Amino acid sequence: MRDVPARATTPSHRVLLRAAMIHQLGAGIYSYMPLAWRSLAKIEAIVAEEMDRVDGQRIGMPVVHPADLWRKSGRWDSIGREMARFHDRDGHDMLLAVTHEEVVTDLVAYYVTSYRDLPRMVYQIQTKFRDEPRSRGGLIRVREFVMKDAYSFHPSYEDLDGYYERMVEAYVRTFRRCGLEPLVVEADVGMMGGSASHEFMLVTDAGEDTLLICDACGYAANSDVASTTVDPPPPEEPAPTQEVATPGRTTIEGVADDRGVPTTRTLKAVFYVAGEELVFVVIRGDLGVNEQKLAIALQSGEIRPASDQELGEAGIVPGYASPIGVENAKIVVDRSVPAAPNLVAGANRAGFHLTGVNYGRDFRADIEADIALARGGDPCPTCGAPLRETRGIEMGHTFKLGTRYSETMDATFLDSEGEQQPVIMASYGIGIGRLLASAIEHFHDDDGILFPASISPYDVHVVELGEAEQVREAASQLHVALEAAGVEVLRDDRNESAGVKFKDADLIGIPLRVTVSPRSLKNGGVELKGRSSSESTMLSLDSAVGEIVDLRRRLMDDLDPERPQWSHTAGNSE
RNA sequence: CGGGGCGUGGCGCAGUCCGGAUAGCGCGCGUGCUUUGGGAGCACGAGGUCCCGGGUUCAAAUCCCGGCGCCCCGACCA
Repeated sequence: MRDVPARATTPSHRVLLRAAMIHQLGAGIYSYMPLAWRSLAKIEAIVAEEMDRVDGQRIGMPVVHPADLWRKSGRWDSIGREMARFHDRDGHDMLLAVTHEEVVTDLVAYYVTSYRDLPRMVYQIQTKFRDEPRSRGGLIRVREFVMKDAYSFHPSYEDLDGYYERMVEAYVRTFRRCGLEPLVVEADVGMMGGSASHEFMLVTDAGEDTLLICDACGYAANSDVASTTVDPPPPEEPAPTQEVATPGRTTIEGVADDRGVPTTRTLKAVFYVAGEELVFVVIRGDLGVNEQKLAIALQSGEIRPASDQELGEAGIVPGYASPIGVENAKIVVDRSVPAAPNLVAGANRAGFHLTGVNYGRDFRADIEADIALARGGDPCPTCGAPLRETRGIEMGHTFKLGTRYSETMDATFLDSEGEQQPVIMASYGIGIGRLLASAIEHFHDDDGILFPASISPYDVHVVELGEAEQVREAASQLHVALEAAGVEVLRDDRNESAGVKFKDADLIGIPLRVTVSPRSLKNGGVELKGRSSSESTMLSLDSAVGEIVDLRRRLMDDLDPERPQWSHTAGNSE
């Protein structure tokens, strides 16, 4: 395909369309065409091997679930409209699986009764449907997708922690075998719940997540949850609170300017609604609110900015809001505030502010938490060096779930003391199609894909030029011999010009290309060229199979996850 | 969910503002001939509910109303 829709904006999307690897059926819904299907199958095989290496057992779970199961865990209500719901013929509530914690916990509740049954890990590679508000970027973000999801079950937190480390290693190996070096970052637990979570990111500008990385100490986090060190201002004796006129000064900069203090000595008030409740967020004036962290602090799935009308009804004066004497709202205070003395805050009276406001003496928080937004350049929370901001695609995500599901769904076992305990859980996901898109995002040039050998749809692309009988015969013999040697061959015997065939070969991006033509035969055999090199070498017909088998093995060896090439860096961006 | 845009042979687009003639261009497709090492040439040809429904009008791809679909930015999210 030469013309590609202008709407395809990311490189992987464009090339997937041009090479006819995917075909869109609807928003975020794609068919996988033969080349993509073969590549996906190789990715799945790698993933499955790595899961088996960490003692996983492959299973298959349903895509359609009864709602009752999800009512037990509470997620029938807590998950929003990204979960597709419908009724079966008898009117029962049903859903399309967005993930499988409920189903797998139900299995464990049935089969696991003793500590002797633990630990255990099961996984599947299977379709999920998440009705995203917006799909984008071809296979990078879709609504229907194939995911490898794994679930582990443990008798203790120590056991969970040890296994989780093994799984993180297995994930790193998996991505390396696909040619990609993942950056492991701290992440939001999101709708899964649980205590800890890591994302495996491909660092690329095409990514839709923002990451903050410390090059000095290796701290790395999704901006959703990233922390930053907030230096407290020098201590001062608390001064008495005083009301001052500040007409027209409704912004932090305006107030700081008016009072002649830095913005670090002001209080910023921001308002949200969580559920039905008004939330009064108090943070130092120079900092921004991370809504993700705020939602986590509030343990609320849905928060939104409050409207002026809602503020008015609560007796709050926008621009001059004060945390002092607030009664109709939950007060959330960022941890930057208690350390800062004698701040300038609103007086809750239009045109007036208060000076000498001190946390603890003048007002108190209902919740105190880290809710500050970390940005590029902010100091690293562990070592203080400036954080670097970059973008990434989330290829995988792991969660320490703890007992969030086993307790709600009654998955218990008897420990060695005969005591009944909830099973301790973790879950681990890899988006198969997204991994393919990530690989293409990383391995492409202007002409097309440069597939890593491990996930290429075929090993060798045999291009025959012209209609000559000797050419056809030589290509045919080579094809048969290669397949007999275990090499997967894509053979181009179309009646197209050489230019078309070469361009298509570059587009598809199989790592090795063999040209059979009258010219090559006259020169003694066939021509071998790597997709990523500009030179070709002549091979005699007799030696071709052996050479190709060797070369392919070397390409595969380059993708060995134990190779030292990987050790030097996290996040090799383009 | 807020903002913006698009919907015309298989694909990519023009035409729409300002209603009117046979709806046009490139690619692709078919046939024939010539070509054959980096997206070939000539000739002939096939292929259209102009997204759907309603309205205005002598007349609608074009104007109006409603709907559907898709894309982009943001919000959100693995």
